[in-house]
Amino acid sequence: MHDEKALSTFFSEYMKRNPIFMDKSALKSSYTPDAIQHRDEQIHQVAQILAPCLRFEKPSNLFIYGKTGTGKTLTTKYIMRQILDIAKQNNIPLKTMYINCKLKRVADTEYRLIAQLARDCNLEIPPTGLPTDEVYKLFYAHVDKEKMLLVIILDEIDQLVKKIGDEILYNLTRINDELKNAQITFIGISNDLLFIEHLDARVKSSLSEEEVVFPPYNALQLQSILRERASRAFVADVIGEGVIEKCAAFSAREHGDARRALELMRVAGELAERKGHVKIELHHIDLAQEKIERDWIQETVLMQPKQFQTTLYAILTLYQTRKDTLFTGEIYDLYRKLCRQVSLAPLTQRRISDVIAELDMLGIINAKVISKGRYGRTREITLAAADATLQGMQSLLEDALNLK
DNA sequence: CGAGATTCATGTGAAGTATACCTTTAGGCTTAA
DNA sequence: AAGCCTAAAGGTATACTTCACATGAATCTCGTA
Repeated sequence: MHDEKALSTFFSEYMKRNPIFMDKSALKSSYTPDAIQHRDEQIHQVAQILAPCLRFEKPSNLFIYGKTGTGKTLTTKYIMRQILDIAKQNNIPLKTMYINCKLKRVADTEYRLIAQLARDCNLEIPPTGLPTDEVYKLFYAHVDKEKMLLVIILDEIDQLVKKIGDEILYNLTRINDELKNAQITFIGISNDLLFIEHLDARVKSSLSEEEVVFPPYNALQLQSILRERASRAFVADVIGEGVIEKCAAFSAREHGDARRALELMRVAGELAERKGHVKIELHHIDLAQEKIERDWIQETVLMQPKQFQTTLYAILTLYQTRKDTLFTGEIYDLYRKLCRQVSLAPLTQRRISDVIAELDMLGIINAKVISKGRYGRTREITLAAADATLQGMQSLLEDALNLK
């Protein structure tokens, strides 16, 4: 039982505590700093490629590569913002659009991608029903109403192409031929460095007129980025000895992902603050690491359709009873049983095979096709996350599916 | 003993189906002249 | 007669199913040393 007094004591205690954060947003991934560190070369290249905008000439299409968290999106948005500013001052009609192609049910098919672009122009596009060309036409018509330059940023485009093939890129580059007034420049952002190699030659030459590569940050660079942001985000002297170094090291190991490093910092700070500690210490980072993993999994899992959740639950349950690699067949059997319990129409094994592949793509499970010789071939499924995380995921799914 | 055939359990591609949603069109009803 | 509403017809995207064939190494078979 909570009485009024206890609550008010809590609040007054809370007020007395020294805050740790000054401006938490500086550590969020949406934050765009005034200056970007260690990307001088890339900024210079990208700026040079996009600069023709300011003379109202269409810049070349651009392709940007780099692992996650190497500043691709940040740099691109940063430069675009500057260019937009200057363009505005000089009355140059320039617009940009940003689309993340990975987002499920937003831009993960050709139709949905164009539809999303068209919606960005305030056009009403239904989720299904229209022919794809029709949406293209609506989009052209809107864009082509006046003379202008349009820069479309397609983030994580490798994911989309992996899923539905490269024809879409061909269609996109063809848009310019249809336009009389406006001109479109595409900026493709890819995490996969080999991506362009697998493309059709025509697409390759037209979409990738220019290329810029973003190398990963090393531990030292991560440290200086962290220090810079931390000085904005935190009150002075709340960061314990070696904390920054540890965050940097953690992320440097994961191919120099700055986004991760910053998130780690932020969550560590939040945890410290919630516990009423005055300083962020090393152990907060370990806790933060776990929390981030848990939160990510929770968010991802809950976003999935019921069928995916059920499949995943089957995998988890099997894994609990037998900590070993699992195979498609046994998962499917259990899945069917679960479907009856949850009163869900079971999908065919063919479909579940694809579902498992998608769960693998999401990074929730690891699945690999192997041949067991005489005993057929199957997917070999393993789970990488810590046991505690798996437990959490399982009970989460029990709730979501209304089991037990 | 070893090369080649066999086998199993499922992967994978293509084509078909169900569903949800779209536009167009034609008919019927209302309304105003 | 013109205008408006509605329902049917015809079309699309997506998620899923059905069908049929592809895989690939452990195991089996059989000829040979």
